[in-house]
Amino acid sequence: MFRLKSADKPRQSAMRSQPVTRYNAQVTEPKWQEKWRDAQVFKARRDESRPKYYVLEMFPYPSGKLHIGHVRNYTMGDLVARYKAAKGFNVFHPMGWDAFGMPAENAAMKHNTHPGTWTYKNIEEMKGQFAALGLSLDWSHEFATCDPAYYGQQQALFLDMLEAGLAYRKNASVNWDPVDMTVLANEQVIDGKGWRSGAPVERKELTQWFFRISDYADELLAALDGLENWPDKVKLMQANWIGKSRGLQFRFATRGAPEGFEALEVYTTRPDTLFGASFAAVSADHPLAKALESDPALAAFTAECRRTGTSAEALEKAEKLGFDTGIKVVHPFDSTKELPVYIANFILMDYGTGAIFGCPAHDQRDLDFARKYGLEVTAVVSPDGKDFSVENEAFTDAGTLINSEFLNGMDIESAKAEVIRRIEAAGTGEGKTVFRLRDWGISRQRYWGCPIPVVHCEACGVVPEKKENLPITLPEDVSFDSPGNPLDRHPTWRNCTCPNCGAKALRETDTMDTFVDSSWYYARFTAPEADTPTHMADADYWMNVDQYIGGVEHAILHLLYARFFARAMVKTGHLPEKCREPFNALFNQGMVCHETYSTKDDKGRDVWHSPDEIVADGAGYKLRETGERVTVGPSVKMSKSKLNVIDPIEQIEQFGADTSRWFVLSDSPPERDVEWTTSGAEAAWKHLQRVWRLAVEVAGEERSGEDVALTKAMHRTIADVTEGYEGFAFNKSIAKLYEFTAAIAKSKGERKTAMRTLALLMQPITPHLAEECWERLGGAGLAAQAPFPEADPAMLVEETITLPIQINGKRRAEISVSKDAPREEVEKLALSHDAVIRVLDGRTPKKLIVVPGRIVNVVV
RNA sequence: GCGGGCGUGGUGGAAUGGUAGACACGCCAGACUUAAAAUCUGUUGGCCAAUAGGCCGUGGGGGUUCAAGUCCCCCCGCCCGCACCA
Repeated sequence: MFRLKSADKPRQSAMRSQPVTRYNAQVTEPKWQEKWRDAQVFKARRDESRPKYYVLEMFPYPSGKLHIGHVRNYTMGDLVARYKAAKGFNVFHPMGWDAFGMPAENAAMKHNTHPGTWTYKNIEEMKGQFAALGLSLDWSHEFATCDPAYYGQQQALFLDMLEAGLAYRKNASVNWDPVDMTVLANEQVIDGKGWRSGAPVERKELTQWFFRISDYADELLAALDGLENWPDKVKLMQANWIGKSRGLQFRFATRGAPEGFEALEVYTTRPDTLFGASFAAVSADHPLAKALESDPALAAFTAECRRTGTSAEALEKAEKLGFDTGIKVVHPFDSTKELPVYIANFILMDYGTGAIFGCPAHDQRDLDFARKYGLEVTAVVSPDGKDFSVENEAFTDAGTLINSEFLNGMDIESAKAEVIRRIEAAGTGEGKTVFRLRDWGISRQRYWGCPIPVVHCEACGVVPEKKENLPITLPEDVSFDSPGNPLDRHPTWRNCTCPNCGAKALRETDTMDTFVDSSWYYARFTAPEADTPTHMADADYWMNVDQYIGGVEHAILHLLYARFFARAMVKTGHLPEKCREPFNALFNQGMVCHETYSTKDDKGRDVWHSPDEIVADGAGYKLRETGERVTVGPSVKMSKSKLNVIDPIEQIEQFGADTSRWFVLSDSPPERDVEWTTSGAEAAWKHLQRVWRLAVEVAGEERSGEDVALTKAMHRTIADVTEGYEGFAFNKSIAKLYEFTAAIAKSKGERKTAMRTLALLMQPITPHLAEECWERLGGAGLAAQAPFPEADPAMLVEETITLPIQINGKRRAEISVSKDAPREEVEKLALSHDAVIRVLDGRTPKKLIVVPGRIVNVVV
């Protein structure tokens, strides 16, 4: 699920050699990692005496290389985990691998290896890279989704869902490469052509497995309201995706249609515009379109439509095309009015009935279509109720019905209700709630996925495999030398006996969508060894996930599927009822970006260069090898194609993990994209060095006498840093830590308390440095196990505050007042200020606004 | 195309509708040094001005408000998702 592109080498840096007197991360970091490991500091144990806290970052796809985006994601999760542990929670912070998927098959084809070999090798490499980051992970719950122990339980879940009526088979379209004779993922369709063969892609119908997520459409929508700690934008996107709409489904009587098509059933969300209808249209996949394919021109048109890929984006971006079938439908309220029926390439067979009526005046897509084919455009909703017409822009706002007989003068909602009432009375249709959300197709015609545990028997049909035969494991001896599903062409794997009648039968060769794997891993983490999908007592103790962290690119699909799966697991008895919504809080972090470097080749095309090919000179950047000038492009998401990637492992080897951790959290707010700059990383390194020098200095000094200002600053810092940690404003916490470091450096008083506090405040971000400072300052035990500092509220109160004075909304002066000065005193002080007197010039202010503790505004 | 988001100095960014630019990078100046690096100190949105101070300024245009980066409308640009990439 969570694949990030692999990274490349960084620019070289002046920071490379470090004198021995400096903080040496290369020695220190492994030392503390070993101590944490030996003391099993991060091992989660059920403990009823403390509140539990389950922190989860979206688990990675094992591409083989840690990406800087991973560093950001997992550092944020680690901060939360360490902070909550310091606050006294029993923290659970597991990690695993989203290990099925296409990249492993592609690697298998390219390097002639087995996908499993490639995947497990990558996992080993990435685990080492994770270790270098010093994350507070409990590896004792680790699994990969390609482990038979995991996917076998997934098969058990599938069987339970099948029994519960949540899984079924139906026909659906796939992208078909007619040259390679294989199914293509949308990603493998480039400009309508297969990525390897280059052949124009066709749509092909296959019988496939589906999960009935649509059964839960209403509930998944309604329950969004209860997700208080989810970002609003994610909830909004999910709500729009589910797309509940109230509309009218009704039957047009047809003229000239083939037998069996005496009526054409359409769905509309705008029944009020029925009198503005000027055509009807059906999808190229609609049964009517198929029934008419004896007409060669029509067949050519539908074939052309099917050459568009299956993605909604491809369909909707394609030029709107229609084919007049010659068939007419009769207007339900005016039998003298007949509308032409088109086949159109922008109608989705999956939404509504796959057929619509077009009202061009009030739908932009219909209008474009009508203008193209010279169809009538009659406005039936007018902004002011007066006569109205549209040119090239459809009118979609509220208004009053016109040109609509018995609807004239009504508003849109009344008109909708009236049309539905009359159609229902006539018995030709009914009001209907429709969801945009479709059932979840999980069949994949691929090898590297979880086999769907069913058997095809000639006598018994589709038969579920027996649970005692699980896991149905993937065969090892497979070849990837030709396209298509290796399970299909395996000589023996398909052969089995029917669980029902015992006759010879064939296994299903489809595997499951990898989104299935990632829809319940969070529940499996609570008991990865269980011989059922979950262990109820463990799930009951650890669930729900208290804080889930991952990229916003998963805002819809993964999170919606996981919400559905949790419900399915409750229904099938694998999770307690409280887990219907499995993620109590969600945070989406931004991407890591880098500026891009390009030159032009002899044909004028862009050639991209990685940061380590580039050197700076006075005039800008040039290529290290040739000295050719490079064009510096904007900072965009790091990607292989633009080569603007930084290898976090080289960064860690050079500066240490703490520096990378500090840097990815500083500067940018976590939800926003961050730009990786070498200078920024060096600045982080310099600051950590400064903290270390200060710690050494403070540890060695014998001072007495409290510095009250420093004590106050310490409590202020504790409060501010805590607020930042709690509210995912880590960049602000870091700004406060910078300030506090400077305050300690300047203080002439006793500084050990402040310095120890600084170490503990930094521990969630820079755990290794914190341990080293903590130890040197005489802290007891491990910093990772020390309680988080608490601010004394009494120390946070400021006696006097500075109030800005605005004149007509512009700041002109400021006054100092005691924190609870009465309004009258503030007004008097403000009006007696020189700047105010000067501007007033003897006049009385029109208005005087005092916002206590914030501002004074004098309106002249 | 549809859905969602973002846009603030040279740069990353800060700012419950209430002092725009916290903190950091960079630049400049100074200290230390034979010198450099490192370190420390200071300045740093633009324009005018000796100073005081003034004017302008949060992608563009309009609006609401005593007060708008923040709320509303229109436009521009960029990013994410669109159901078989993970």
